[in-house]
Amino acid sequence: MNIGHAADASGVSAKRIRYYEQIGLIDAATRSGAGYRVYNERDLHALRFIRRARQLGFSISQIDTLLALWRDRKRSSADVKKVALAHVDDLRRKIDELQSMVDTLEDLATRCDGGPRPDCPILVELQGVES
Amino acid sequence: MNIGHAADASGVSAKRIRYYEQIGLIDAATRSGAGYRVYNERDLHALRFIRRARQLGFSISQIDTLLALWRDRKRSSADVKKVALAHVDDLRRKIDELQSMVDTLEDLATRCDGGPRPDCPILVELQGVES
DNA sequence: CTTGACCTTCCCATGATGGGAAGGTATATG
DNA sequence: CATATACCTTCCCATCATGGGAAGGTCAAG
Repeated sequence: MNIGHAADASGVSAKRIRYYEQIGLIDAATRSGAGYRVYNERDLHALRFIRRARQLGFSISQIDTLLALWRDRKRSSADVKKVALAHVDDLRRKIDELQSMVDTLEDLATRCDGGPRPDCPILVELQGVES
Repeated sequence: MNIGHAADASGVSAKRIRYYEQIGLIDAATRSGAGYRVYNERDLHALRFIRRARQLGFSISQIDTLLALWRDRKRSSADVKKVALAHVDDLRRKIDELQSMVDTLEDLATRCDGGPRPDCPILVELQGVES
């Protein structure tokens, strides 16, 4: 199976597949006589795994860890859970940060009449209270 | 006032100040005889404005727009509000995306016992249901 | 005059991609 | 067999906003 077919079958673009190989997230594919990368079902499994982990927001290096655990029959589920919960913490922190931006902006926007006149509490806030 | 002083006074690092100048977000600073950038209070106002806007998550190009509105005495508050609300929409979309990752991961983690055995619904989910 | 704290420009790196050029290959059709 | 076109390869550049650091110039104090 060529890279284009593997891309279609896995949902991971050919560009990404080459990138993942380059950074060592996946093993270098075997090559055909002409130098084309060749993939098998096992490779597809890994690519789909990566795609789904990316969809859940894991970083490449977290996925590297998860792939190693996935392949390790002697893993403990505790290790997997730890990675996942650390990621959940990151996500929550990010959400809180974004939410507080939203809260501030919503408040300011509510107090901005949105009419043709220039006065706007949003700009006042950004300008800061410089006496 | 040299760039280091301006950085301290505005809360924007010297590196960032140079970057903002380079990309045209702020005007090129006047230079001293030796070629040092020189800043005044007006420049500090703009830098603080930028810092606060960044803290609210606005992109550089949105800030460019906001700065132009800020300086335009004939602006309408509607234009400012529009930029802010568009950004709020972006933030909300991002939050929803992250929240759905959290929801999925929390559910999986709850169902993972976190003990020494390898079985883990998190990995099962990532692996996908390939019969 | 030297020291140290500034400043300058320039290049490189981040993370995870996408775009695209230049050139080789595989396959189907005329 | 020639050609078209649909692949593939590597390589370089761009994103976004920022930090790090090198090499070298400047300024103030001792």
